[in-house]
Amino acid sequence: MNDIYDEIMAIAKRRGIVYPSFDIYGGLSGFYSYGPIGTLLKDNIIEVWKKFYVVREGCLLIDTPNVVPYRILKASGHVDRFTDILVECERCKSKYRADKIIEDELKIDPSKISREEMFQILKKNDLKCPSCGGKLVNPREVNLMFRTEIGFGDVIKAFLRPETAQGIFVEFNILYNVAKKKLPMGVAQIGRGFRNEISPRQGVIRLREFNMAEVEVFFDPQKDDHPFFDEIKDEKVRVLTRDDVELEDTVGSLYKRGIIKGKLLAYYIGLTKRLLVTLGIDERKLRFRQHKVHELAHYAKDCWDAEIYLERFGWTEVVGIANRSSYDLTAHSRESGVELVAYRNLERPKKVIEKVIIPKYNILGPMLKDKLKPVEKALKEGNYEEVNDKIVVKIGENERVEIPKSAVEVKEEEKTIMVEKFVPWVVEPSYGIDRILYGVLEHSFTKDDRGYAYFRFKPYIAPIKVGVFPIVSKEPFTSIAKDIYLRFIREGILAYYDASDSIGRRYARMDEIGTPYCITVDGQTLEDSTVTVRDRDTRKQVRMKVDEAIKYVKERTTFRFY
RNA sequence: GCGGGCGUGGUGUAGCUGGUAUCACGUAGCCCUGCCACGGCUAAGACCCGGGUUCGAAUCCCGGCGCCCGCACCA
Repeated sequence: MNDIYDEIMAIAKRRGIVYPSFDIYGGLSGFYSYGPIGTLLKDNIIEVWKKFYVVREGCLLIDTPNVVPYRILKASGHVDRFTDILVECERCKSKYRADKIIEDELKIDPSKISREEMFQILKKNDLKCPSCGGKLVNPREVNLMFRTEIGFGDVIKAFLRPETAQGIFVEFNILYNVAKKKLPMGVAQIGRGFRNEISPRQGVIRLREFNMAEVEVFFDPQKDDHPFFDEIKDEKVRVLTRDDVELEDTVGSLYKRGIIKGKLLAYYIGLTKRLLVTLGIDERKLRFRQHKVHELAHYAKDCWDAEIYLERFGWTEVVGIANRSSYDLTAHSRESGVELVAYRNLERPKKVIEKVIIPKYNILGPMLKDKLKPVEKALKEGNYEEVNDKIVVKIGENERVEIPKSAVEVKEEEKTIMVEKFVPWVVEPSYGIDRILYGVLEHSFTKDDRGYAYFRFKPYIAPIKVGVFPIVSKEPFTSIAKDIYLRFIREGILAYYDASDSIGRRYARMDEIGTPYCITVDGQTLEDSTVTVRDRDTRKQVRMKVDEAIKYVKERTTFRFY
């Protein structure tokens, strides 16, 4: 196959953008490295992402471990969700997912049975291969997470994280506190995720180790809103609904029409569109696809993928924006025994009369001895009955203890309740950085009228901001050019000094890696200290003073909103 | 993981009816060059890995790895 992907990857390797890892050992599919230019590009993409989510949205940016103990991923459902049982046909060697076979052949809902039961079912029922009718044998687990272990001897089972999100959920209480207990609260994390894909064959699109940028927006499901909603609501997007209807509308209108099921969801779809376009994704090759009902994870209310069109891979998911409801917090709360909740103010404060029974310890202590503790607890929890002048306290299953009323102080307090607890819901925009980076490469890949290829990166994304050349490699041009180069460095702008080959070749080399500007020192520089500033896309030059040229480049290569 | 095809400098290729490798672009150095991959000279750089057959393997055979297509898997 010879397409734009090959062409881009050839340049990517030659110029140090991205290429297969472990090359001298023959390579290993699913692993790619970023070279010096690609790493700069990736960092610049992440910088813009941070401008959107950390600076603009005010998300709390955190960084949690890649290695995650078993319990956490068990609680989150990943241990089960990422473990498939495969069965194999004895005759034709086809592989099937056991749960799919059980569902199709026996009409049993596989989500309702355990793994052991599934093995039992496979043993008992003489299931046949759907394609050739052969016997299905050798059921075994396929786990898509990378296993590892922590420590020596009594090791703790662990995995490399399949997503960064779980690191956020388990720290909810700390973060909620840091955020002064205010919702909505966005928490962002940028990092690597790992998936032991069976056979990744889509180059840089399906990686076993990949970069992601995720946000978990915790919110009160009764207040599904965003303070900047009005600013985003007119963002127009192309969508493909779960009923396969293609249409174009603003996110505000899609929300009103009930197509996007949630205001926050609509907001982040709009924001994602703006971000992807800002990064250099072609708006005409971008759409948002709603997950079909059967495609939704059982905890998700609604889920939309941002998909970009790529020549080789077709419509490709680059961002997933899901409403995960309260699933994860509830799961981690159950497993850890730690309450993960937020508080909301009641609209009308409730007045309640609360009866509190305070034990008189000087009487109850000697009377109950070691039973004081359980009695105290039961009184607090209301597990008692008042019978005449006695209190019957229920401790444990059947055990009851009678104590005289005189041994306690009964207080009736009127309380005004202002807040109530709830488990926050989560909207999760999750970005695949590597896929976005490739999308930026492909969508900014351009051939000029002479057939020369280059990347039309947005100036703030470009790895190198400016090339600085002497018109010929001779004094005093070289010294002046080197001086200008150093002035850029001092400004913190990545510049590239080049005096080799012809001036045309140098422009071409800079074009190829998407450098937006080139400054050339020529004969006229000696007379009036002006230089030419060349624009990559138009190849037009403007002449200006050196000071202005530096300012000109700096202004245009620094990211700014709007 | 199964079936089919493929694997030659950084890239694209020729050679593949056994005798250490063609060409172009690119890269490095020098000369030339006062604005868009100019030209000249020079240099470096490859047979995916392992085993077998053979006096001799890029070439033939086997295995591995990788890539591509289909199935499966994944989202």
